[in-house]
Amino acid sequence: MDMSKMDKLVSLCKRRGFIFQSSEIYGGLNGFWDYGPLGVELKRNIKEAWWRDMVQAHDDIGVLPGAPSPFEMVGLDCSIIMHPQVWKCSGHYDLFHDFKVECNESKKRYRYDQVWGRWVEAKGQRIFVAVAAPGEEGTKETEQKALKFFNLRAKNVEELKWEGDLACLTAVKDFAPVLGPDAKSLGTLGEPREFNLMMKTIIGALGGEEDAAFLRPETAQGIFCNYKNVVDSSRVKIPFGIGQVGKSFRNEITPRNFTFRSREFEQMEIEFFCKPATSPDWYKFWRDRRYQWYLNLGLAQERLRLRDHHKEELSHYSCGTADIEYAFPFLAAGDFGELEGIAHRGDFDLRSHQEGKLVRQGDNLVVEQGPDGKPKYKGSGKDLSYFEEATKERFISHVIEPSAGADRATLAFLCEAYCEEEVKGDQRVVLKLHPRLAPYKAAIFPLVNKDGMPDIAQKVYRDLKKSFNVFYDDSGAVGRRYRRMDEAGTPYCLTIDGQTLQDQTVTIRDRDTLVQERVAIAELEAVIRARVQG
RNA sequence: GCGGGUGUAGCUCAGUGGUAGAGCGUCACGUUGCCAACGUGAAUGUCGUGGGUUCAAGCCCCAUCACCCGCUCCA
Repeated sequence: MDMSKMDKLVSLCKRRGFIFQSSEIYGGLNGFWDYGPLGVELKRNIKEAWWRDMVQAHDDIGVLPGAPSPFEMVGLDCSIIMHPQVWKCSGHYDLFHDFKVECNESKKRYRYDQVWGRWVEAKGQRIFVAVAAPGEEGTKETEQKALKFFNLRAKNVEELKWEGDLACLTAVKDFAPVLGPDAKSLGTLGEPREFNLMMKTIIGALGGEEDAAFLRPETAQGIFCNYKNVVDSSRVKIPFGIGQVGKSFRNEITPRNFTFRSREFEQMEIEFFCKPATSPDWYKFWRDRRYQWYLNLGLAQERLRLRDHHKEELSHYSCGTADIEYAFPFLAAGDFGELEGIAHRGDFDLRSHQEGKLVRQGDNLVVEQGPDGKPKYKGSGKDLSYFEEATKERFISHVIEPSAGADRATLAFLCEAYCEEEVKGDQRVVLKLHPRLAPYKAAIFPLVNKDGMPDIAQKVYRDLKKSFNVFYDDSGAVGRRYRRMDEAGTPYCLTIDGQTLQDQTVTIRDRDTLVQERVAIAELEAVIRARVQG
């Protein structure tokens, strides 16, 4: 058998009920996945670990290691569909709503409004030389490309008869005389086509195109839009963070790699609000803290990477971004896939929702203007600044955004946990999930179905079920039951045997070491609790 | 989006135009004394979907969907 680790994991996910393809009985749907009985428990445990560690159990009195000061954390759960203006001010509308042209020679795809060029005539032929760069650089490029196309030497540059300055491709009606940015022949650019990276929907039973709205492509904007509500209602003081777990939707161009790039996915996002002067320190704090979170839950250091973005890679508003990346088995050796991005977003988001969509102008962010000189996308006009009593300062908070993918985390934990080993000459497949994440915390078996063992086992099962998700199994030989639980990632198996009848103890078998110990039934709950939390 | 590959039982796969198969798993009964034990029996298929060729299609042809690999894309 020559299956890759990833193929085997996908097969196990299906076989044991972790992950199924969406709408499978109808042939499946590209980019959508369902979580089965075990998968839903795993994913819930991941989301709950995040919510507990980041929000509920957060110590807002002490100073966390590496943190500049104490801070508060609260939660939020926003609607998936928001006012369309939200996405215009956030920048998603422009970025996600492109017309693109494709070149059938170079197979490259360009944004329609970001291809530039000039009309030129030489040797009796008039063509439009297109380039992907604007301004002076683009102008220079058109000259070089034109010389090459007409097979002219640099000294014959005056044979090129240019018409006007660099113009956008959107002004060209017929693409037949267009020389694509990476093409050698004319007319290779296809019709401009609309790419909707945000999912569109219609509000209202009688809604038409003017009632179009979008399914959110990220949960973050719901937090920014409720920033003032939270400040006014919850008595939080800066610095504080707002956490949210929820679904988001993007029309990924190429959904691939199992659940890694899904069109419907779940995010675990924090927007952390702080004073501008302290924001670089908070950024570092969150970066390191989030990285450590994955390590603590079992991802191996050699497969987990914290990568700072290069300056060129940064969004126009960001003063720093780092990705937490995992070496997924479906990637080439040495490649990593993003689990979470931690971005220093400055005051871009709150100011955009206050003043209108911002663009960078030199070192500053200014409101982007439309052709009429008015803001291209109007903000809410609401004052989103913060007044700090202690210092009597008024400022717009800076934002640090740790944004994690719940489905990607689930996939990473599954990949990390999948393990094939030999036990006494036999192969076994085991998911070495962290006990906190495991779907079942323990399984309860009567060693054999006689001598009253099932009765005791069932009582143990019912008692433990009040505290943990546990599983009862009395079918077949006990060895088979152990192996079944190995594949489900169950960390502990409790077996009621002959000795139990005498001294009220059971064996507890460790999934990873296979070591068995005897524990009194009365102490089981405490023992399991200690091991699951540790 | 382009090129290549794949699609048959829950899983992994065999099946080169003529009766739909195997291993594993699942279920039942019996057995059971700690790591995929054994015996007996059972269930399970629109052969991804739609169309075509043919006396006859899982197999050939066309289309389509999904998955995998490589490019491309990834705010």
